Amino acid sequence: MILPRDFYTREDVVGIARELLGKKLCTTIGGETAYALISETEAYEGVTDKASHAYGGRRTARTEIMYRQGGTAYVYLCYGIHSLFNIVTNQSGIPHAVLIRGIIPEDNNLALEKRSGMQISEKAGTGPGNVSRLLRIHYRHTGLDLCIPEYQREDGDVIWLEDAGIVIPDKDIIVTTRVGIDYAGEDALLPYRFIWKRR
DNA sequence: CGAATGATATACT
DNA sequence: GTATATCATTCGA
Repeated sequence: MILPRDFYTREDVVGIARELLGKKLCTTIGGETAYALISETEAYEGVTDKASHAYGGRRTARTEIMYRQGGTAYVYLCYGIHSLFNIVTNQSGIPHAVLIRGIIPEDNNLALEKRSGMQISEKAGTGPGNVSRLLRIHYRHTGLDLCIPEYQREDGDVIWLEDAGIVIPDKDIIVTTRVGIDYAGEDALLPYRFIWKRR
């Protein structure tokens, strides 16, 4: 039930961001496995998107990851404190990505939630910084391949996504503008943010 | 509301 | 090589 490569390599980042809602995000970090359902995403449309790190085709040591093929993890540090987890999409050479902004922890993961120092509540997975904190994702995990959930690193850490078989009707999804990107000018107005509104 | 916080990009010497 | 402005944020008043 692991999401196949061709789920990520399609051209429509915004569509992928929409479909990512309700999928299961799993990590095994430091020998401990955690997972949660994705409840909020944002699409970043690479070269044509001022909010993207790769706007205008910029290539640096950090953004190089975004030019890889879809299904690659792009994790980077923001505001000196938070690791933000993104999923690279499209073919290699096209720097599209989807930012995971929110997750819903499942009941059998409450222990892990507790261990990561979070309050146990529905809101525990809200906010991109908290997503990484809950699942113990660190910016050193950038570049991991999400389609090959086998050991790719010496420390044995892995990240992958599974299809949980959840279908979310359009009426349960809120589409809105992205946040925290005022500097992106008119691109800040694009409806690239998807929120799974639970009951 | 405002401070904390550090890697990164960019512009210098 | 070093300096400094910047940031896809969070938490606690």
